[in-house]
Amino acid sequence: MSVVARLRKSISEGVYPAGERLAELQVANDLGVSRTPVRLAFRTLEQEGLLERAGKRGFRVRAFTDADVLCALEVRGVLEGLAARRLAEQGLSTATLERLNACLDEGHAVLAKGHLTAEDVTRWSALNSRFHTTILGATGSQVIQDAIQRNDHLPFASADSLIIDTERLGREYRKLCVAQVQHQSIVQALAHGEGARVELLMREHAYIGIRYDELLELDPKSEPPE
Amino acid sequence: MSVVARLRKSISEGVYPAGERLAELQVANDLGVSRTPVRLAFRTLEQEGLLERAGKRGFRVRAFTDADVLCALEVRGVLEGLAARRLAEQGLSTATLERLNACLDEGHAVLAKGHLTAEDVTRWSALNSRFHTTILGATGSQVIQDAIQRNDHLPFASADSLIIDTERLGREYRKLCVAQVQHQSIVQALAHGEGARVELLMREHAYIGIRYDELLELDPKSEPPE
DNA sequence: TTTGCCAAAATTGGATCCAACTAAAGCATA
DNA sequence: TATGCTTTAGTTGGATCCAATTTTGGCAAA
Repeated sequence: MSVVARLRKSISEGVYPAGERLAELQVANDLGVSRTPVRLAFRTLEQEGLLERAGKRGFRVRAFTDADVLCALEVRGVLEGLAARRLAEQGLSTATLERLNACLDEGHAVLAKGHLTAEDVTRWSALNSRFHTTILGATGSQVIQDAIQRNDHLPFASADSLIIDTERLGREYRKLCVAQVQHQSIVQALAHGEGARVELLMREHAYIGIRYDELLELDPKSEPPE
Repeated sequence: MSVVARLRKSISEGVYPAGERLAELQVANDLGVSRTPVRLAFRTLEQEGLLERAGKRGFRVRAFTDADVLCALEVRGVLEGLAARRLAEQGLSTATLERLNACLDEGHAVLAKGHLTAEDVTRWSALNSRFHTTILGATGSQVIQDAIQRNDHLPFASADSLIIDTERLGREYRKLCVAQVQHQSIVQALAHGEGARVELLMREHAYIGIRYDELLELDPKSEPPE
């Protein structure tokens, strides 16, 4: 695992708390390497937005507010919406359509039995990732993908960061049902070349990560943690 | 001037042609520094999208197609559109509105005499930059600004990269007149809290950089290079 | 007791050094 | 002559070294 990846992990796990200034030597010792790879990694992480310059010298861990997280989600929404619209306008290959339909089928299979298991969450995460990757990959230009990937390093901005609360699998099940319908609508719009529609659907779909929780809670008291 | 900035310049000027593999030592000698700052700069430039990894070792200058350039422009459009919509929805301060109106006034002054000079181009570039910076700055969250700034390093994606063709100041004058009206519409929409409208206006405004040229050419033969 | 200045320690940026890996060139053999 | 192997030159990744700057801590004076 590269120094950059390990540092990303440490930051997201709170080993280095938000706002903390990172000393090159300290981090180098923590990771068991010399300063050189750490210095290189700091530059990468700075561009990714996880670190920020601390005055004239050094870096600190970037702190994210709730507003920032929502913003990162909206950025993903508009970028993925742009990608989907372009794909709809340029037309998609049958191979792409088949891959997307395969994702829909598997999603249907995951949700068919009416409730969620831990294994289902893993399967969904994989198919969801495949779904989004397929659309982004089919748009051709690398530029949009790059912009999204850079944004994905921010917390909760990635399309993968969906399920967290395993205490409330009931609510999460309903959430995935909504996500499944959204995926279906997106494929329908893509297949018919409906650029404007697919863009709006994709933008709304981005909100599934954090803004649907409060909508899908049947009743706080009727569903005790399982 | 930092190593990163000098390298950016060299790449955009074609000193290192697209697709060329960059040797650390070679670049270090060219810039008169040691390998260390060059290696650090390579990581930054990679994240900015100007360099890409060449296999397992080293980097090469990224090549951009016309489609990539258009894509980068659209990315700017949707991101700046998002920023403007958020600003409209959250409401803008009187100070912000005043700054924007000052930009409009200066734009009006620049275009009042009915034609362009070299000095006018500089003035427009400055006020245009101020206009866009003001809107982005007023939205609050740094996340969108970061996404835009990263995208701006790609060729022609920046809001500043407007005027190039000093051979055709007539056409460029008409282009700036359109840009001025777009700026005015954007401020109007912002002032009235019209989020959806300002987003669409901003997205269209992004195209002014390259897609309006063919629209504003009165007649290729009627306007010889001045 | 508080404030300001000076010195010392820590830390970063840049340069050099070493080892590992890649690629190219040359030689030998079929 | 062509192909394949070996050796060698080059380049990158990582470690260490040096200088410069910043920050911290202590001491003195008001």
